[in-house]
Amino acid sequence: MTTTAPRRRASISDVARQAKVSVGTVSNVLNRPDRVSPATRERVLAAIDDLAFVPNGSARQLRAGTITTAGAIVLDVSNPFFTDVARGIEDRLEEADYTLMLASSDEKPEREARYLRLFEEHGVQGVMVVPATPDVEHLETLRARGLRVVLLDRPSPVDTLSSVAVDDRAGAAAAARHLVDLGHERIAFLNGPHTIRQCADRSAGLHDALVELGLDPAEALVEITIATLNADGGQAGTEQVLALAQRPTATMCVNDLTALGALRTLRAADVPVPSGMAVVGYDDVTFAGELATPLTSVRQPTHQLGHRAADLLLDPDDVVEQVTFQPELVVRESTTGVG
Amino acid sequence: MTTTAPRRRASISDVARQAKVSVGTVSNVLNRPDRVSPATRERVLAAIDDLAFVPNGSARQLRAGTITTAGAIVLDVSNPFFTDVARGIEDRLEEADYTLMLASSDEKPEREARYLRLFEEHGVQGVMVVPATPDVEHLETLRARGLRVVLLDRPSPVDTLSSVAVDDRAGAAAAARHLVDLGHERIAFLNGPHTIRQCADRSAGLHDALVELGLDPAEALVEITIATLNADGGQAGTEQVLALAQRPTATMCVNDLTALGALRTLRAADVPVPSGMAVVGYDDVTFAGELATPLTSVRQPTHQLGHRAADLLLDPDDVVEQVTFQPELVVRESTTGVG
DNA sequence: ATGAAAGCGCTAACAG
DNA sequence: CTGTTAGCGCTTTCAT
Repeated sequence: MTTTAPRRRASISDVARQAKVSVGTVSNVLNRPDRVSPATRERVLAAIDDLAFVPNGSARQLRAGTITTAGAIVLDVSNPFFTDVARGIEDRLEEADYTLMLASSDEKPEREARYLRLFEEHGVQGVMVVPATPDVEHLETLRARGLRVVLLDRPSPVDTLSSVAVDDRAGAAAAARHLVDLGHERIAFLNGPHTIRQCADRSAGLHDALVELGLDPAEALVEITIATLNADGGQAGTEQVLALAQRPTATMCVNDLTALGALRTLRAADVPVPSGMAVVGYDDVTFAGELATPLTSVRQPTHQLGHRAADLLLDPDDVVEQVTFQPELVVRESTTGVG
Repeated sequence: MTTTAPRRRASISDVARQAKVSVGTVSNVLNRPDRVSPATRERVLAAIDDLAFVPNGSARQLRAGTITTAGAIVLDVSNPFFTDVARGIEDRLEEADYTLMLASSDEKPEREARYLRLFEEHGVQGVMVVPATPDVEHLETLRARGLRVVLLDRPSPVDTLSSVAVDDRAGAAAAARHLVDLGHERIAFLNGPHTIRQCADRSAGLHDALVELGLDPAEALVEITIATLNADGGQAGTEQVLALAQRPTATMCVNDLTALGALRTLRAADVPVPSGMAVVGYDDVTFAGELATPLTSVRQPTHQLGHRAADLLLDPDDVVEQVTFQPELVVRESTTGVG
């Protein structure tokens, strides 16, 4: 018998009865203590303590309508890029004494929808989401119903939705230019499905740069679609690259986790980096510079991204704004070699 | 004028009016569609659609009492160890069609308390928490009020609370034995405050092993307390270690993020690893084996940890159980050198 | 300073 | 099969 039978939670009227006051007074003690005489206040507080009373948030909210909570949905909580963004959000929300509910859609639209619904049902102030689909109609609907919506890591395709993003085309283009400058004429791109906007944009950026430099993307670029945007995906993708008849001399990865898998696979196959295969990542996560072969990567202002998103969410005037940050290529040995 | 004035959310009675039925019927089509004739059901559904009606979760919950949502509070969402655990939780919860609300306490008891309160107020089924304090009385209180509580990464000190943990003493002891085997007689330990249980336990494990091997911890061990358990903390700690009069020959880090900072600092100071300083991490995160100097680290079954925690949370019999997993030392070059 | 009472949106009896 | 109604726990006028 290790469990105490959990008796019903004490309610405000239990407290009122015990303190011999009305429920209104208990409510006042809770919300406007100064409207209550010290003596009764003490009595009520004692009763609250005695009964281990915790106000029922649902009831409170049902009356109040909204709460100081915001929701965020990212594609994958175990991807450092997203968690750094989440930190940025949290830090900004904390300033305003808001709390963050974080969830991950796992890139699945159904999961995204489910969390969205959960958040809405519970009356969050607003929601920041990295959409799992190119389509954002469901988010516009949400917005029309009065929820604050901020698209994360994705420029809004419509002017009714705020967004905070990084210019992915520019980031990928910078990486491509860097590789071509280095003499690479055949580049593999380990990318996710184009239904994920970052993936589509980075692909487009690569194309842009190649064309601009006078190369034919159809020849110079081999895009390989991987199922999961993590180290396992990178490994699988790299195995495919290595099996290619005309092997590329450089591999661009859609993120650093993927690059990690690529690096691992290349090492296992005894392909030297960068002489046998140059590798570029994306995100410049904490460990990128500390790897066996320090990774050239596209740095994104993750923390700022989250911070700004929360800023928009909290904006008193509810302005709608599309913010775009510029990424920055960080060159390291995985493309330039030692020295 | 980009913003549509967000009019009041439609309620069930708005739907009822529009569909010319009673609220009870609307509720029925929502919850027991078969109790309603197809014709009226259609009419109600149309009205729901028309008004973009979303049931108010607070009201529903106020009636129902509880929801299929669980909360988790970890110390830091941007630490891969915790996010891997979170993934394990999510994966298990999803099987049961539950949703996860994730929050991070940032090691601050006030933040932990705030989220706990938020979760409780919103009637979550239960909560999984990596406690920010050694004291768990507040969690017992929660439990007594009927919430499921599972301690994460921390054995329960009381038999009324379930817990899922990894034997930290054993993990740290294994690392220490490895170091002593290698001939190290003076070891620095970059650790967090002992108020965090993992930190206290790992310190104890180190002591245990040293004593067992005939060394005097007072001489062989220099414990340095770092403020933040991440790369920055590791950097600051390592700077202190390097300034020590009698410099240790090995540094044990409380986690891999800290080790990352240590490695970075050693490199900047031109101290070779492991010949000038051996380094051991903890957690064996994804990138540990891929670093410039692959990191010897203590592997924990993170995903399992989360999975099992969620298992206990969902247990139909509400059993109370303390689960302990064993960690495993993964030896790499940061202690043994090349080859 | 305190109490009484209405009502937030919903579900679950209970009638019909 | 559908309507009516009593609360769930709380906040908030409005009286006193």
